[in-house]
Amino acid sequence: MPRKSKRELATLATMPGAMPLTLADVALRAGVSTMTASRALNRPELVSQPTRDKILEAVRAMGYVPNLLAGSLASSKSRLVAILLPTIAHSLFATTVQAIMDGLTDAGYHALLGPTGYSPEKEQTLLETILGRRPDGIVLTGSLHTAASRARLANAGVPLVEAWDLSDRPLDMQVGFSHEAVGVALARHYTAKGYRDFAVITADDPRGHRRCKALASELAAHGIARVPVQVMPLPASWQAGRQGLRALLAQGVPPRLVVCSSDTIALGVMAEAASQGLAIPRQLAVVGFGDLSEASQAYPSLSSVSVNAAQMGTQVASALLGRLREPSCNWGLVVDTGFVIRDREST
Amino acid sequence: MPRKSKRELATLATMPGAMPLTLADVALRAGVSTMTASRALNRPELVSQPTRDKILEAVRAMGYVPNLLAGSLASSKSRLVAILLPTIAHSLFATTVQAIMDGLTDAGYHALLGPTGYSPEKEQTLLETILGRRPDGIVLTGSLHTAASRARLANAGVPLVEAWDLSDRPLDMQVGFSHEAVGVALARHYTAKGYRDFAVITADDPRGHRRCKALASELAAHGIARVPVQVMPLPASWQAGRQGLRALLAQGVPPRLVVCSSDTIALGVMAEAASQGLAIPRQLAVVGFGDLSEASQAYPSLSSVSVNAAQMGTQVASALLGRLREPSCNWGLVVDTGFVIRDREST
DNA sequence: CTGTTAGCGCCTTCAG
DNA sequence: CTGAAGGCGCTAACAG
Repeated sequence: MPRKSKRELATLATMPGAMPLTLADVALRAGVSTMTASRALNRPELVSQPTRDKILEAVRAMGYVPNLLAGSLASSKSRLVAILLPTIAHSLFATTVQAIMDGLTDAGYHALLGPTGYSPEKEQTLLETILGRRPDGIVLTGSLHTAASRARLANAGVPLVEAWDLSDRPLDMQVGFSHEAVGVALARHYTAKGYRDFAVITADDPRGHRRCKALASELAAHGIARVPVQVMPLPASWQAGRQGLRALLAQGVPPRLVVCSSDTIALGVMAEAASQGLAIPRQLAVVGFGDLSEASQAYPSLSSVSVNAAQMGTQVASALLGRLREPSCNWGLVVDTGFVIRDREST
Repeated sequence: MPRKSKRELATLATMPGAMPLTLADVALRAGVSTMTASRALNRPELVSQPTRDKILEAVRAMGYVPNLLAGSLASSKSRLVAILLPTIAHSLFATTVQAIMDGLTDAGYHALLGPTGYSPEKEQTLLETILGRRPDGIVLTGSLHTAASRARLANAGVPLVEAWDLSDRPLDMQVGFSHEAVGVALARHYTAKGYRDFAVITADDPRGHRRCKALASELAAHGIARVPVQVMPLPASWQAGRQGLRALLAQGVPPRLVVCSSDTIALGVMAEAASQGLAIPRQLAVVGFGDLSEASQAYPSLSSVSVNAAQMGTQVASALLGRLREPSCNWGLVVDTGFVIRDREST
């Protein structure tokens, strides 16, 4: 005996929602087969005008909502894109995610969000369950994955975009910029301007570390060996900036230029500098990181590396959609979204 | 003839991922029925130790990933929670969403994110397709819904939490605070301190408007009729704050106190005030809104209404999880997360 | 253009 | 504690 004695169809307009309607109910009401009803909804061009009208009318009248779980299972197309990222409570990531979603939503996809919390292990667990939803695409933020994760991803065969980072061994498509290049560019830019006394305040985040390391080694190449680094625990906050600068100043001679791993931290640094009576940028130049071009406008003395997180999101979405539309598309794609040093200090 | 000639099972370890494995493959390898394999994964306590071990071993060896689409369809439990919100590119919402997701992820749920962009129509469209995924729960941000949306929601019978707003006609559960109460409290607090010349700079967002309206009418009750209001287009940005204050000042006599619809706007206002030579808070007091307690620390002169978006998210998650665990739970629940006026001005 | 048939991969139900 | 049968709601593949 079946679960529900083969649920009587044709209950028609009795108690809307009492038991969710199925395509069969709609088809019955419209006097066609379920297949035709299905086509009317998904490939309307294959159905004659009058039939289609009848069906759509029935759908409307009954308030039918297609069950996408069933549809996805049958067609092996989930129209779902998973987005894994460390945290959404960070304006840069949030901006990127927003842009990705805007692109996807317009194309009829939904976004499944997975917060990994900067932990590869968590990422791995999350990845496994999320793969169970059979997403049509995956967006990964950052490229630190466990070996197991990489393997899973590889034989899941799902189109994939790595965002924010440009790494050496891409898994599939990449949209981002090189954090190493940022560090090097900063070193060259400011040494060329005559700065010698650098310091770094960075959140304890892999990308920040990479920029910091590249900066330090490029500075070394310029004969600058001593670069105090202050690592602050996550999350990157105003307070972290204040404390970071305090710690730095306590260490000895004040630096002439502080490179921060985010604009948020930079703003804290500026606040602390102000309360310590350090003139910015005359006595202390501050460099932030992010796309808060507004911050630079509000605080004209703040220099910053600008990366346009929104545009990055747009690119991620279009890369993915390209592949989804045409599976042979975008293989090996690497988009370098670059960065710009917005220099507001006056020497 | 079936789609794929009844895919030969027992292909065992051939080409991992060539064709995704099914429970049947695992069961075969472990020498049990699919049913037992299913139980071993979902209700392990119903399976004997040795059998379970054999099965889990097979799962691991083959790299099997359960198809949650199929599982959800069969069990009518999707373990999916949809979160609809205007935008994620706003630190307050992002913080709330992050907290919601943390709560849900730990309980084994996934988050489906739907950006409505402050548009009820978009919300409605999105809602219909998202309901098609048969989420086990829905979180709505804000309570502006079209009649059609409310109807859909009602007979979808999905547990629902409205966050951020406390409205008169709740659809189901609510977690938030009263924006009207904020407006009234601000009016009382600052009139009591002797302020008379108020002004408002608000983003063009329904919640901001509600606070503003309540503020104005409470001020009127205190005999203050003239309250200049500057409405800025979304998104709420630093720039909006700067422009807002400029516009306000251009209008005539400078206000003594500016109430802003967000901390971001408030920071812009402060920047503009500084560049105009207005001392804060001596000449111009600025009140922000949000949970950027850090901002108040970095800028000691900024007053703000603090709402703790993170805690709100936690409450949303627990309300939802309560209902999901026990369907009779939390009916009619209303959690007022309140707010605090953090007053940093010195009169 | 429309209908029929046979599953998609899993879980509920009921027997052992 | 384990297994067999059937169906969740939809769509691919063919036939008319």
